[in-house]
Amino acid sequence: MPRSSSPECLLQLLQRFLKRPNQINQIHSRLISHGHLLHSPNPRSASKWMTTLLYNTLIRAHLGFSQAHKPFLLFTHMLAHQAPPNSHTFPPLIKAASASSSPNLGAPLHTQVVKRGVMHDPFIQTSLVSFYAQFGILCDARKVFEEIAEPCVVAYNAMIDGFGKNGDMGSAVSLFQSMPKKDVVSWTSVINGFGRNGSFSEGIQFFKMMVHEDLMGCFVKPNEATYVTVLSSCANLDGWGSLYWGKQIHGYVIRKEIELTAFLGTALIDLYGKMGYVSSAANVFKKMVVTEVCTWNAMISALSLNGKVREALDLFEKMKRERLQPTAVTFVAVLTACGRGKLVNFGLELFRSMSNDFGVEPIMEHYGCVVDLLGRAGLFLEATELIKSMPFEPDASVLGALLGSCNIHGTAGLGNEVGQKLLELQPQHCGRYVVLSSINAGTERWDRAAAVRQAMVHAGIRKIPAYSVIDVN
DNA sequence: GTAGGGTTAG
Repeated sequence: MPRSSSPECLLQLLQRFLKRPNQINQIHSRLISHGHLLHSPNPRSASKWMTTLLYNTLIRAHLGFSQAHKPFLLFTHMLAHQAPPNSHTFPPLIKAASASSSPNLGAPLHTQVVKRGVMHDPFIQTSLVSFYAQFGILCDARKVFEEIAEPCVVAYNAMIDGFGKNGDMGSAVSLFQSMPKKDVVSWTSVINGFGRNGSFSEGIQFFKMMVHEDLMGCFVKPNEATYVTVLSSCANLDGWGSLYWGKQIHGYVIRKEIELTAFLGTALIDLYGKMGYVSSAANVFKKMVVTEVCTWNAMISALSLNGKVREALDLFEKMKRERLQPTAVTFVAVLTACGRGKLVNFGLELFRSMSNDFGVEPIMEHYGCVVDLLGRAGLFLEATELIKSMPFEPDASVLGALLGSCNIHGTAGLGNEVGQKLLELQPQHCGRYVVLSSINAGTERWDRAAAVRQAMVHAGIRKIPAYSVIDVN
């Protein structure tokens, strides 16, 4: 089949199968075996610009595959075979560098960009802005952005997101306001930035403004990302507003007949689960056509957070039957359920199996769940042993789980020891003082209880009043 | 000559 081996034909195939590793690898080997990726004077082989085009497409095709180094490897092959990189070569490379764990690849790439004279390409500039912002190098992100003569909306959006990622919402908002034309990503990036920085109600305000622009004739329609972002702000908002706004937005989604995608459904399940409305969460879950692991994670969490232990574990079993691969989040949810249900042995067994059978290495949160599980059951020796055996230093969440158990069981000795450590770690956390004081009061050590309350006042902390929710119908 | 950049889930 000589026709299907021509560079033009293989290029078309590459473009068609961009997101499919197996096909890409097959086409890649075919390109290699036909010598299309080598620079050669043979007129029958690919011309120089065709070779560059093939490499560019291959690099892009390898973005997001499991072998994250592949784009860079291809780039070095490209250089070695005298296929000159052009402005199209760099955006995917910079994106791959953004997805890597360190900013180290930024400097050589930026240098290549300058050397090849393509620094003024708008696509490259935007990629560099988001690269620098991704790694917290906000000054360089800004510098690149400011050198753009007339930034288009995408460049603005990258910079807004960059400000949001680095906690500078002031700059994000003023840049947003200065934009000549805003699109849905501009709005979503601001809302997302507020959410990322814990300013949930500001994010919701922005969403309200967005849908209100309707009246002013410059309406920008929210998309899936917008809804997911604002719903997650609702889910994280404290107090009554949370459910109110969440329901408003859910109502809006229903009225506008917006498709219940995996992302959107998951955000709704998460919202209702956190609000204590398990049945609403379950309704959303039932209505969904497309689900992802995250959807199941959110539903299992919703059940376990609301004490539906049996249902949570059943759903976990169902998830495995559907051949979905549990993630770290899944195990947090399932271990939490075990804690609620006092299923000590089952929980420990699960904890052991997560790395053995599912290849999920326990992180801090999993240890927190198991410490909670052991502590609630009064197994303090086992809990402290587990903490000692951890491959990293326990953080406040793990110690907090132990402290909570000491409170339940009136274990004052250990409680005071753990509590002291915690107050050093989180001197501003009112709950820690309250629990520690309660442990001492419970064992009638009033002097200590008073001393802890005193220390709390001294640290300038006031207890935030608690509230509870009752689901009527 | 052709392709490419920004937002979303516990």
